[in-house]
Amino acid sequence: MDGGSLSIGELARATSTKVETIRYYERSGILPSPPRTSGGYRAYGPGHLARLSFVRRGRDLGFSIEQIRALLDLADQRDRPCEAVDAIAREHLAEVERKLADLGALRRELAALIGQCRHGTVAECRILDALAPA
Amino acid sequence: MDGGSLSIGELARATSTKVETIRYYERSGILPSPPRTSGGYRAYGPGHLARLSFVRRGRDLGFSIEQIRALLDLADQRDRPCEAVDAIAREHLAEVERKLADLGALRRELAALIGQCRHGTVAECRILDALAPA
DNA sequence: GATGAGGCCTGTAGCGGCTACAGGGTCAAG
DNA sequence: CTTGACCCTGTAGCCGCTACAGGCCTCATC
Repeated sequence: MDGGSLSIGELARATSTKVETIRYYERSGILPSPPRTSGGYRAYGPGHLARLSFVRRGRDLGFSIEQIRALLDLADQRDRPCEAVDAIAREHLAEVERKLADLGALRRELAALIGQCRHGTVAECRILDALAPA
Repeated sequence: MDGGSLSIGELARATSTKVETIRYYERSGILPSPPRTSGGYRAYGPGHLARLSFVRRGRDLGFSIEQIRALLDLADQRDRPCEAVDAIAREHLAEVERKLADLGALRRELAALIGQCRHGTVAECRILDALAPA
């Protein structure tokens, strides 16, 4: 690929993203369609690299595609206050904390279940008992 | 519906499940197809109620449909040892613990991010900085 | 210039676990 | 006999990818 621009495979390697995922991001509108070479290959510039890196970090932090889209939109309005950014991050944190609480409760329940196993036959299995109707 | 048998709506209410979900469970083979009335309505018996309750509790505990299917199969082999049951539960617990660890790390990262917010303009937003490429 | 390997292209379908229709049939109360 | 609540099938959508199939492009090598 010519100077400065990246093929989809190169962009994929540069961002630890699969090629199919990049095309999916393009389809879903979060990564703009790049120009094409004469042969029809996508040719990405540094802007695409930066944007995809942003998306990947956001995904690693658990933000949804929609949230990332909103963050990217906000990032373009450089002299507005950053409260909206803060709000998205806080909402996501709250969601993470809800999931943590749920999973913690789940772990306790599962551990209690497993602790009751007497390693006998299925007929007297307490794990199955706990699942069977009361 | 006649004595002892339940319509799909009644079964749904009895198990806090949506009607569509019950039909989905039947399609996916985890709940057996019930007999039908002359008008073509599903007519569920106590066995179905018990089985669906089991499935629901399993789902509430985070087991996958496949795991629940395996547990149900095991539950039928009453004089085999219950090690396989134990193994499924332990594996699920391990998975839950992995997710807990991941979410905990995520929470720390997000909290750090949010703690850096200086409530200025978008241009100087540290949350966006943290997402933007290095 | 032919060939072959490895990339790239589009389009479509699948994952899990539901959920939500549309467009009909059934049934019991009044 | 009508009304309205229920039920039926079939299909499509959600999220965030992932995995093909069946081709085209490019480049190095002979």
